[in-house]
Amino acid sequence: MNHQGIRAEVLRRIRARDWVPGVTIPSEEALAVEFGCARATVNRALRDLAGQGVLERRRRAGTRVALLPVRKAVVDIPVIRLDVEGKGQVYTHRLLEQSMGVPSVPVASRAGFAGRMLYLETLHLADGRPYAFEARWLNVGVLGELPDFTQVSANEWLVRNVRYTTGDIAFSAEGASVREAAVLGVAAGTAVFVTDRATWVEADVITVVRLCHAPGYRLQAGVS
Amino acid sequence: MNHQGIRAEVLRRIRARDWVPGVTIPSEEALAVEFGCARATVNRALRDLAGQGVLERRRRAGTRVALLPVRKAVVDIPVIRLDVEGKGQVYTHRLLEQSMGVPSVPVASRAGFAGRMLYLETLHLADGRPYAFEARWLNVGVLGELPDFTQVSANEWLVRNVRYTTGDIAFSAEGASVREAAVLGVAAGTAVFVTDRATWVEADVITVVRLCHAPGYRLQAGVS
DNA sequence: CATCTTATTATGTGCAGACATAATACTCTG
DNA sequence: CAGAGTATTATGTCTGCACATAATAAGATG
Repeated sequence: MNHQGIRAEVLRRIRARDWVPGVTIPSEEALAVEFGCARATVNRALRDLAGQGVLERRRRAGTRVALLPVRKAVVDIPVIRLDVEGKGQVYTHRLLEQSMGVPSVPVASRAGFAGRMLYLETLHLADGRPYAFEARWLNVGVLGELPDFTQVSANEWLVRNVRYTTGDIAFSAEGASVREAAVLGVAAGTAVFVTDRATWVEADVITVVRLCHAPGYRLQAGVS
Repeated sequence: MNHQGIRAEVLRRIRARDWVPGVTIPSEEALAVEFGCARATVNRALRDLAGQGVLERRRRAGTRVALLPVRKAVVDIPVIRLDVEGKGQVYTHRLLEQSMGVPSVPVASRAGFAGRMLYLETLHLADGRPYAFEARWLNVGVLGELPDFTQVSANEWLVRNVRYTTGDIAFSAEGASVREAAVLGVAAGTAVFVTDRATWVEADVITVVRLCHAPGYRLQAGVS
């Protein structure tokens, strides 16, 4: 049996409740004998399953079926243009504001950077109707030459031109501010889905974005 | 060099733009020579990175740095009790309603099931204050003996007692309905973060849940 | 020149064996 | 009996080798 087969068989036994959550399953060596393969092959299968959160492994203690299987959802971070075009709508965007300034305290603390940054406000439209309102702070110090953001979406330019980044992202529900409501064409206080995102290269903040989606937006994800 | 070291070094070179997106990196064999280790070790490191979406590998064609790094965020699906306890607060819950009935059309269509189901309404509390309001439909036909849900949280009972499941999940922002607002102790129409979740075993729906979080809730995720 | 066939090559996967490491179980000692 | 030290054990990882497989390149043929 190969490692995929072993993975499938182990999963089957867990699903069939031959092995219930919490119990220790046989050692790699025992399974290798049972499946007629090398321990390395069993190891790979079990390691994969542990990576998925289905098993928990500890040296000497053995391998157990996870008690609370860590259920993770993987969400593709939306690239708005692809999002819109994926629904068969026409994507456009309008740059509403572009200026230099010092971000507010909450933004600066999130960025870990208190200097002057480039501020952009962009409205993303689907078939001409407001789709999302983007407020973005850019750390021009580390970005060098910038393009004309009336032509190019900041997000896509960054994805294509900035080296690999780390970041974090948070989702929340908020009542639309007066400005956001006006731009999106809804009443102030309407529930809007907000994506807050910060991006770094090494220790330097690149950009802090607040994306305010028009009502009706849903973030879909698959559960492993 | 071990596989973690190799992974780190490859990542470093990508970040340092020694290897830019799109280019083919040296073969496993060449890297094994360079790093003074076995090909299997390089293989594992590169396979891991490919799994993360940093590299793209094809037989014979070689290994390339991913052109548009698939940016995915992984969110751990919240288990409310752990969520609350993780913040150092005391978790409790109250069962508000338990009845049999036929779900509404949208719920039934999402479930792909139109028969009678068990309906539960639960309020989750953190330090005695409303934390989230849960409305859940359960397919009793496939679940067999059920516990006393005044004692046990439905979610945790399911996690522990139902075999492994597949499902999907969606997040949105909505204005609180009158009922939701009353239960959560906020004004109707207040923006609330809503998690919609459906779970199946094989082809049978197990449960459909709508979780309505009190204002201020944030869903955090890390970006790979 | 187009097309079919045949190498070539990089990755995918497997095996047996070895040693490292962490966690537990056991034993000795005061 | 408590605490320190030691043995055991299951997983973690690496090596060197082998063969499988997919994709491409090169060559043969009409």
